[in-house]
Parts: sequence; structure tokens; C-alpha cells
Amino acid sequence: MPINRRLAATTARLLPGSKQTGSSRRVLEAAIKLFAEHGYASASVRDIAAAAGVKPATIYAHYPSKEHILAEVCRIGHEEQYRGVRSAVLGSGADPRDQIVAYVSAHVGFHTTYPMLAVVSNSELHVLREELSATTFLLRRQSEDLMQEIITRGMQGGQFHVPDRWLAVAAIGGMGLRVAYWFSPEHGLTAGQVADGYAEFALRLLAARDGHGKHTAAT
Amino acid sequence: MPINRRLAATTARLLPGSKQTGSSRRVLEAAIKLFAEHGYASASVRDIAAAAGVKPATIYAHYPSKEHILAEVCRIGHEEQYRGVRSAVLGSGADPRDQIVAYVSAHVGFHTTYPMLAVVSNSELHVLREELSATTFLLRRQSEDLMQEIITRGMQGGQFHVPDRWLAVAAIGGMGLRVAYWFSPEHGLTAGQVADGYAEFALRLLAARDGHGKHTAAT
DNA sequence: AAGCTAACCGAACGAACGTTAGTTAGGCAA
DNA sequence: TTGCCTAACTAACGTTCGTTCGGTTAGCTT
Repeated sequence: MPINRRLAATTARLLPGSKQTGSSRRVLEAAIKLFAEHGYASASVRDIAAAAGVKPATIYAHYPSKEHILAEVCRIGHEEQYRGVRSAVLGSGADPRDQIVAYVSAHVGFHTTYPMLAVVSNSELHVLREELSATTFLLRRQSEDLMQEIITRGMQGGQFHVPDRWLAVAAIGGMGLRVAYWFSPEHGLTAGQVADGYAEFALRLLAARDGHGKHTAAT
Repeated sequence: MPINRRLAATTARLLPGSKQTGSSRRVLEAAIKLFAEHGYASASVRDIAAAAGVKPATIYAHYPSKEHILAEVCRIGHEEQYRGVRSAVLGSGADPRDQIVAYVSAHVGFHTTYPMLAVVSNSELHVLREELSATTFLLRRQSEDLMQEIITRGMQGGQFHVPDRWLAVAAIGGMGLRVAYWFSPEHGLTAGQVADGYAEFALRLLAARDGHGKHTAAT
């Protein structure tokens, strides 16, 4: 087991409810695994075909180009992530603290459940032409906006206090993103423990130590 | 200005004190910029040569292979990062809170000063064979261990309280890593503001909200 | 049985890849 | 001047890349 793996996970998981079937789906799963482990440019169409149990030419019966495969993977990944955090927040109470806990738990949960999908969606997106990545960037933006709205409401209500709300979004989002790289079921921590821990971290990060941010200056 | 850039920074900075000179250094700087923007596999030797104002074959007079160029970049990046956090911590007081502030400020400072170097060092390292990445992984490990030691001392002294100390290292480290991707001098926040903000975030994250972690259970 | 459709494959295309061999130009010691 | 060294160059090597094209199968409909 080499130490210089790109991520700790070893198996690719596509969404159980994906509408893809047969070879089309196996190609997608193989692409997720290979893109995650070696990167988009280093994973050849021949590699993907072999991993999917198919010949290279067959791939082009399902996808118009290698780039479109990546675009589909990124779209699926960001769609599931946004769906997850959105439904979690909607299912929580009206207290911004509950909403942040729900958001971060769902966010981390996505990265522990679909680590390879998360790695590809986040670190290979830049190779896509804007035409193919526009939808995905919109989804990412919506996820960020959702967190920022929660934080803004929390600051107005006095539950949260941060020097800069955008910086808090970047910090909380960033620490969640990295989970996909190191998380593994054999790591010693369960997915639930990581989600709970990060939710607690996010709460601490947003709430001033004196407990009531109303009395300190904000930007 | 396309939206799907891999990172916000536009200019590569090599360390001012690097011993490299002339073409050798220009090749290194060009490689940092191209590896950061397009990834190791997508940046060809011909691209690097053109950016360095040199012909492809000339590169092999300075580096034995493309892989060795990346290895050198990763080594320089991790060396500077470790040097930075280490000297910052040594220059701070004995209070773990001061040490964490010093560590995180230096860590974030590295990622805002050398964003391209940081992006390459952290996200392209996995393509290196173990033989070429061993030194770099050692440096990364030392940086992580340093933060963990600070946190451990802070927990023993009652200043810090976290459910899992390794999880705290991962969270603080992860949020700092991401800074290299979005930070830009034109972003609205100065490097100092980001460093101060993240240092504050790290302190909050480590210190229980009741202010004295001694009274709550630890794992 | 004939015909259609979707899926798949073998073979090959031109382009780009990392790398190498051999050559040239300039500076310097003898 | 001669010889040597360094640093850069030109040209090309063999390989792999993404992609395409023509043809073959399997399964269903009529």
C-alpha cells in the first residue's frame, strides 16, 4: 500500500439512484475511480474502457468525448452535494445553529460517502471548458450562498459572530472539502464521528467565545 | 477572465532565496505556474520550455526528467512551509494559544504568499513515485506532528478541548490548504486579514465555548 | 424469415507526448 | 591558434493519446 495515494478511499461509489444503466454506468464508475486516483489527464480512455470491461470505441457510443464524461461526473457530484445540504437544512429547525450543524453534517457526510466523486468534482473541474462546467459552477455557488445565508441570519440574531462572513464560509467549506482525501472506513473514526466533530468545530468557529456576539464589533 | 480557473493567483513566485540561477530557475518558475494552472499531466515539457524561454531539450540539461522537476517543486514548497511554521512557533511564547496563532498565521501566510507553489506541492504530489516523494512526505508529516503537539499540550494544560485531536489537525490544516486556491490580492481581503481571521477561527475551534475545557469530557 | 436498432468491436488516423542523439556557438586556459 | 567546457540548439525517436470509421453481433418487431 503506497503512501503517496491521492486519496484514501479505494472503491468508487456512484449514486444508487442514478438513471444510468449497463455499460454507460460502468464507464462512469470507472471514470470516477481513475479520475480520482490519477487525475483527468493521466487517466486515458483506454484505461477507463478496460476498467469498465469495454473496448475504447464503445465509450463513444455513450459519451461524445472524454471531456463530457468528466462534465457528467462533476455535475452528478455537485448536484448530490447541493441536494444533500439543502434538504438537511430544510429539515432542521429555524435556529441558525441547528442549520449550520445540519449543513456541515450533510456536507461532511457527502465527502465520506462519496470520496472519489467529491475529489473528482472539486479538483478536476478546472479542465472543463466553461460551456461544460457552467451548470456545475452554478450548483457550487448555490451551496456557498446557502451557507452564507445561514451565517448572515445567525449574525443578525446574535448567535454568530465572525470578523468576515465570507471568510467563515471559506474556512468551513475548506475543512469539509479535505475530508474526501483522507477519510477511509479503516481510519479509526467513523463517518458519523467526523460529521459530528466538524459540526461542533463549525459551531465553535462561528460563535464568539463570550457566547453572545452582539457585544463585539463586526465587519 | 474565465470562471473555471484552478486558482485565483496569476503569477508564480519562487522563493527569493532559492539557489537556482539563470535558465534552471526560469524553468522551475515556469513549471510552478503551468503545473498549478493546468496540472502536472496537462503541462507538457514543450509548454514549460516555451514559458521559460528555452527549447525543450535544454530542460534535460538541468533536470533528468519532468518528474524530477515536480519533485523539486514539491520539496521546495514543503520545505518552506515547514520552515515557516516551525520558526513562527519557536518565536512565539509558551502558551499553546500563542503557538497555534503563530502556526496558523504562518501556515496561511505561506498559502497567500506562494499560492501556486502551495497548489502544486499539495495537489500534484501524488503523481511522484515514492522514491521521489519520500522527502516531501516527511516534511508534511513533521508539520502535522508539530500542530498536533501544540494541541496535545493545550489539552493537557486545559486551554484546548476537542473531541479528537487528530480531527482538529485535519480541520485546521484543511481550511488553511484551501486558501491557496481562492486567495488573490484583488479579492478584497488582505493576506494579513485572512491570516488573522483563520488564527481566530483555529483558536475558537480548539477552545470549548465555556472557556475552560477542563470541565467537559475528552476522548 | 426479414428487417431494424442498439451495442459493441478491430483497426487505424493524426497529433502530441517525454526523451535522446548529435551539433553548434561562445568563453577561457594553454 | 588549439583544445576543451558549458550551454544551448535542431531534429528526430518510439510511444501513447483522443477519436473515428466500417463492420459485426444480439435481440426485438413485424
